[in-house]
Amino acid sequence: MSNPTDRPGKSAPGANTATGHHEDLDDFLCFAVYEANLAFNQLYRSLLDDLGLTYPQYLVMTLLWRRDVRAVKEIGDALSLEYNTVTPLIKRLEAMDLVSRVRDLEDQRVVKVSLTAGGKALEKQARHIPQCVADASGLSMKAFTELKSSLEDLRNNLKSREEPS
Amino acid sequence: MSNPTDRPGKSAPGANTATGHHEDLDDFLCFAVYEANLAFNQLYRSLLDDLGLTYPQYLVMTLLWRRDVRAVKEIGDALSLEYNTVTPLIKRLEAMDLVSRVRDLEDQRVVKVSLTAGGKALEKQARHIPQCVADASGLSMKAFTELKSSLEDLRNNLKSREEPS
DNA sequence: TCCATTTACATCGTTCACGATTTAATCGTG
DNA sequence: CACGATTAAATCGTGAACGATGTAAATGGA
Repeated sequence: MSNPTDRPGKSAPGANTATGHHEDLDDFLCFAVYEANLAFNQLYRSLLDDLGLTYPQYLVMTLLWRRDVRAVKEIGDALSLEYNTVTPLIKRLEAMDLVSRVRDLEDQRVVKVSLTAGGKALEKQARHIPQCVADASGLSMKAFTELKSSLEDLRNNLKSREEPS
Repeated sequence: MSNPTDRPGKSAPGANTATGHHEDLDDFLCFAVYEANLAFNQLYRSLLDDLGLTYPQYLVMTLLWRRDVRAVKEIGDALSLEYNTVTPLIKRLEAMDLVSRVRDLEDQRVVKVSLTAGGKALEKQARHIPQCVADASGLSMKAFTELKSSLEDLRNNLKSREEPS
């Protein structure tokens, strides 16, 4: 039978299924997501070059610009990342003098991350970026909203199968 | 004004804009893509664990299962990846005895990648995966098609801004 | 023919993502 | 109070992604 696709249902007649070739991965939904993510990464890379930030670093800075002083766990939860990813990431931001890390006196297990003066100052230089990305996405307001909502549904469906605990 | 979002247009009243808080990144389209990609990675990780493959390795194997014997460049093009990503990836597949790499006699610059017996045999064990992913995505046929198409549009728009050459 | 350019592939260094494991602080229950 | 369980954070090793750079083979003019 061979149903090499993320497509739900049986072997429905997709675009390039008609040819019977299937040489590429265009029929994978996961691949469309993967490609869109790569494209975003590449776009952000060029936009963030001036700031000296990577894309995940920019996401962390954006969180802090919106609300300063967060525990490492909070940041990890917001980005769906583990400590083993977030800790080195934040240490690099610290090495760039954009954030500082201080142990919480209330709970000595917690490390609070907060913006330095330099980190706060960087926000102004980053203000233009969201609009650039929005323009580059080339989507109508309607398409934008629907796409984002579909992706969130998809993500929730995928996540719900993870830890049924 | 601060328009920290991937959203097109001006400051339209989004879901959590109403509160004025904006503490998270839910308003970023890029973030929805990033999260969906993470979720796919995590799902595939558990599905591919038995096969001993990573997600990108699985994509390469899928390409070869569909049409064997491809140049490294072909594989990179199909995955939108550069040599510096694909070469080590394929070398790891070679180390697992799933593929072999042979220099093309016609054009000595080209390295042809082809399946070993073990690589071919692995296909049977991978047959069930697409259906598992399709089920986990929990999308209707209609939603699936629309989402994939929107993502492809998005990707094309994002890519077109890259190298205007 | 000669040599600059292009093409295919590879190496190195950095960052991100994550599984496995570790340490230290706090919590909960007896 | 004691002590096992949980929680916050970190470390280590591996794989993926990519910028910068390098090498050898093929190509294309002058």
